[in-house]
Amino acid sequence: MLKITKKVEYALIAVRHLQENKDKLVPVAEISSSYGIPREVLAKTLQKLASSSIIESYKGPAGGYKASNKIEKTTLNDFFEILEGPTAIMDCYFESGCDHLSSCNIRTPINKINDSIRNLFNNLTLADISQ
Amino acid sequence: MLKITKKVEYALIAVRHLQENKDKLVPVAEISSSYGIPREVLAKTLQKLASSSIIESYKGPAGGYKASNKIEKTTLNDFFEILEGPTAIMDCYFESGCDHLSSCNIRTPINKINDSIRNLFNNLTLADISQ
DNA sequence: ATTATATACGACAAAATTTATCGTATATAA
DNA sequence: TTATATACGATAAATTTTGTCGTATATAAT
Repeated sequence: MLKITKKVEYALIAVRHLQENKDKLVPVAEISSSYGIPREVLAKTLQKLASSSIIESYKGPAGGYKASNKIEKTTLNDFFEILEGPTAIMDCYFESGCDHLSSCNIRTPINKINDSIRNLFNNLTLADISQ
Repeated sequence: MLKITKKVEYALIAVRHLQENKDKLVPVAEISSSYGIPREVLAKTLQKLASSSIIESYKGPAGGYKASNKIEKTTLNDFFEILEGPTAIMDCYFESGCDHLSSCNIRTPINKINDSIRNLFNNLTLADISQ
């Protein structure tokens, strides 16, 4: 439990790679083969980052991705939410109501834990964790 | 991602129920039926908590579980680790080495995130999140 | 214009993990 | 001796994650 997904892992690897190669456009294939990541999975992941302008995409031959200048200031919470949706340790935190449990006696604890985690991730940027 | 499991959810519910019923021994069936939790799943979860003396178990008729006095001071990290093993957002944090990725450029970020989360959970007790 | 290379994106399949069930053993109060 | 409760391993079902496939679109180079 509380594991990050491969999507996030791949995104972190890609972002770091882009930051280390700011001088050029990096195609998906380069990252994919360098780190042994399935190409299509990585491609879709980068598309999400691109549509949130964390990175920039360029089509065509000699195209690829490059880090945007927004990237350093992006919080972990934003980064995770771009890739995975709302940060919540339980689905009921964002969805309608309790699934099937007839009475819920853990609303307060769940909210406290969730708020703590969101607060943590909102105060850590990609730059913070890179050093 | 970063979801808690049903096991942890059920354990939290059970712990709160035990704390609200400190005057008696509570059998699994009572908690199971009160909150619509599958009996066997809950039973195993409580067995784990009992073997770590977070709660106490009594066999036989009129037996059941009760909260121990350790419970208030138990940190979230201990609680989660009793149920799910080491707190780690990626398996490689505790296991041997990187699975299959030929070169790893995210060791620092992963460690920073992990340490932050462990630190958070080590500084929050079950009592803290109940209020 | 044509071709080769790259991103964009939806549908689906495979794999892994989580969740639930089943069967049996053990302890103990009545 | 019986009924009730915890203990625990094996296995099945369900869900989620991960990976694959096919097709469309943009664009630089020839």
